[in-house]
Amino acid sequence: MIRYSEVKRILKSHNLRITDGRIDILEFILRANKTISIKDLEKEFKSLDRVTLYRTLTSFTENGLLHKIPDDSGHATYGLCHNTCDSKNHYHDHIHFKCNECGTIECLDQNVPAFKVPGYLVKATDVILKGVCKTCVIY
Amino acid sequence: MIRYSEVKRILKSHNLRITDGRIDILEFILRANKTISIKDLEKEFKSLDRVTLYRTLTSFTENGLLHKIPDDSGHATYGLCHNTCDSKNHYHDHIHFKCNECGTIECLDQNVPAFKVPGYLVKATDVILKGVCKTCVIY
DNA sequence: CTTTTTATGCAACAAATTTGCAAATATTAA
DNA sequence: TTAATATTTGCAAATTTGTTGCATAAAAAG
Repeated sequence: MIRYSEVKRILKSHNLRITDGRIDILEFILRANKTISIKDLEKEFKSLDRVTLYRTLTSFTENGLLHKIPDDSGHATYGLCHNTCDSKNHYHDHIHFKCNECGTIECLDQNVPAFKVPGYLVKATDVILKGVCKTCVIY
Repeated sequence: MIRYSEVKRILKSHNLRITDGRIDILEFILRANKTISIKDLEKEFKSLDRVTLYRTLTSFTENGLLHKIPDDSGHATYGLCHNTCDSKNHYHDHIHFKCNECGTIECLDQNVPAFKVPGYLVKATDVILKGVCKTCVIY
């Protein structure tokens, strides 16, 4: 169970102003336990303006609460950062899985390996696996 | 130097009809030697309709000439496939690098490693490194 | 060179995202 | 606790991105 005080604490610790909308949105994200898109939020929060949802995702991302997951579908998807992120340091060191069947994008526990490219400065790594997820796979 | 006959041969070998537009576009992509976006094409080919550019990217991708690279910017980016791709078999087994300075996305020679996730069926893997590219990096 | 197939341009549409601005709300400082 | 300041929200409107239908033009096949 996620408590109101905990949600507030998380917002505060990321230097985000505490508003009713943000509390509800963050609680929803925490509870969802999967990556979310603007569509998910629009479906869930009919009372909040679309623009506000976009801006919330942006500020959450800027302040290290969420990370944007690259996708070739043209729909931005966001996942929760691990506790270590803030506006200065943005690690999202886990890999992602996109299911071709249900479309869900999950954050997996597996960490990304280190890549070294001579002459390049690597600051972040995104790994997106595609295929059939645990829920959709048929043996 | 890329010759007209070579460009035609490549189109033909991917079962793509040869048109003036496609020759110009493919030549541009081959010459660019980096990944391209619809924006790049719009800038370069003012005489071609936007819809045609979209459709060209789609058919090039469907026929294994290009691959779509996931990106979190909301702008689809495409890279040349290695010679081995066709409409049936689509391998793009190399990793990508996106430069935070110049925005360019490059295909690197390095191959993606194999990821195994218990319970999941992995069919494709995308790796996008982010940082500062060879051209922009300052020592 | 005629037929068949496919690509192109145009107009219109649809979806996704951004911007400016005034009003409302949250935080800070007194 | 209140007044001043800073930020967020909602609304309307614009922009950007991508798609669809259809007539015409062009390419490939016979």
